[in-house]
Amino acid sequence: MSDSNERNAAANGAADEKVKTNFIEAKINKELAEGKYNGRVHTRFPPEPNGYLHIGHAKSICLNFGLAQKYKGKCNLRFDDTNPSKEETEYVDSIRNDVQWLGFKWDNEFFASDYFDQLYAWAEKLIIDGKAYVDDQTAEEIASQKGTPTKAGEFSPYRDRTAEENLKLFREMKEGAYKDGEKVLRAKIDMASSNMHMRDPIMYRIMHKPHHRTGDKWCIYPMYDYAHGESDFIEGITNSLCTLEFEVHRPLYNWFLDQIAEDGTERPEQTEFARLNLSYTVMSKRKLLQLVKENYVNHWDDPRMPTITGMRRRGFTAASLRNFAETIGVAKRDNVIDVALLEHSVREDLNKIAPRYFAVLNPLKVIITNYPENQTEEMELINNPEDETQGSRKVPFTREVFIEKDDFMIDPPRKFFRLGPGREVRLKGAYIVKCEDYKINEATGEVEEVYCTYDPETQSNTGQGSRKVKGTLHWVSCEHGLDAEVRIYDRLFMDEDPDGHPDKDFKEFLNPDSLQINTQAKVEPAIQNAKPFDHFQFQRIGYFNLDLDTVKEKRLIFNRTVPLRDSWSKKK
RNA sequence: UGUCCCAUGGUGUAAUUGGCAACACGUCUGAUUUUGGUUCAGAAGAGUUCAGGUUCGAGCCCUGAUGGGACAACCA
Repeated sequence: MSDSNERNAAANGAADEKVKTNFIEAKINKELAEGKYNGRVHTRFPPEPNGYLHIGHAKSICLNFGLAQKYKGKCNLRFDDTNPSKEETEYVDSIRNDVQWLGFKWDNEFFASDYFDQLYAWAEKLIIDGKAYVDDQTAEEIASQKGTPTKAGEFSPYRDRTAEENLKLFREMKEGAYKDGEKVLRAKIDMASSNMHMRDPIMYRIMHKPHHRTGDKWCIYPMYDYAHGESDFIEGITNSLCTLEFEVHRPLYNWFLDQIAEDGTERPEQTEFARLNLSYTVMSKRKLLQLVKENYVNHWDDPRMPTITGMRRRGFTAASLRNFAETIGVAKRDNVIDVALLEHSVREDLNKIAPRYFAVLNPLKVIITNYPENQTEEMELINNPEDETQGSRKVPFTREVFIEKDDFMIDPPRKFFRLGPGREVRLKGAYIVKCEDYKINEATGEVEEVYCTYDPETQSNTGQGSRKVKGTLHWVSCEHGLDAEVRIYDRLFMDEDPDGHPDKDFKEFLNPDSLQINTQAKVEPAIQNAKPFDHFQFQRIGYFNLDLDTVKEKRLIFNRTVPLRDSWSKKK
């Protein structure tokens, strides 16, 4: 390599801000260098429309679409709809929404069912070539002949049917001459293969079920292994990315391509990566469906769900999810990602974009005894110290305000920077107040009211700042505050790995306190005009968004997306 | 008692054709702060599962072991 090339490489590296290349990018770089695929990169995201997408799919979406962007290639959205018994249009719509919301545009939208005719034609070709046969046995019989990973399988008694007979039977299957399960089409490969998937896998099964797109045109449907690679081939996919459990399917993927792709034709290559596992949650569609169906959560978009729609409702941003995907990277080793990383990526985004508001979750009344009754001052508060363009707002201040119960202690420890008898704090954006007295509710024994005096010289807006106090509290005017419901979410499961216990059902680990509803919260009036999904930071508490139910129920309902980092409560 | 895949701080991911193990999260200090947030400065934490081999030199290559995972649906 010449000096100038070295310099260029170094310069390019610097321009890329040392973005790490994962093993898939390394593979693509190599392909590009070799001139493979004529420099094309074409990926696809191929969900089966049988459920809602979750954060694990988000990883795959970001990977596939991200690669297409990075290499100026293309990415298709393809619905892998080869099993009409599980698939529904509702899911197709939700998948489109989720991908779009994440911020990606697909170059083409396809369905595996678009290729049913072609797939059928190729199946006939395989029959004619003596590479496929119709088997009349039951599922049980076929299974029992399959052998085990350590023991070879046996031949089906129907394995040696002539091409003519197979063709005739296969056509009859297609025409509906047989009932479900009476016959299947099998690829004729190797019953002794050490790879179970190569032991004459089933290509077509009979299903007299209407399909969400092809209606009742078909009563035979191709299996995943047959349909997937051929679909990739039809679409000109270069890199077919999937998760690790498909690793053993790859030889079969390639075998089917061998049957239809002429020598020298460019064909897709399957590459597997490790799926995402998140601590304290489950990720399989089956289990998520169970949580929905058995009402452990409200729906797929329940804010506690790891679904994309649930996380959106919870208040996660698309940018934070994309960022998260970037951060966790992609590799081949099994992983469990700490939810703290996910929380970090939302906070990072929300800190920059979310306007600040005052909200008191557990109100305690403070009466400022030397402040005029019936007086209201409009205090000017900065909306977002991280973003000047968000400007400021007016917050009404009155003689009686609510503060957080946690912010007052009768007998506070040394490092408690909040309110207590004889102590001073600043009410943020307003005045410094001093606690003179408090009243205890005789029935409950709890502090009911706190009496303070304020120092008129310390008004924030007039720029008087000579005096400093250690603590600053948020507050809401009793007179002007709005009632709100706040939904506080905690992890759905109490165990780090709910499905890591073979002897126990994952539902045993459900967290009974994953949702706490607070109906006594008070929020400042400026939040009145917020719209569902708007993000906020309730100062000193956390990030919240306005829930969808606000519209339906005509009252303010907030979701806690994630609490603020809190180095105080940790020390206690 | 088969085949295939994987193995780097607590977690996740890096480390160009072998060349002093890096980054992020988390943790802990300190500073700043009208958010116990943010920001800033710093620290601790792995010698790359183990044992051999090749090499001047191995996290990268080879051999073997150990540990973990995948595979026997007419699911995808």
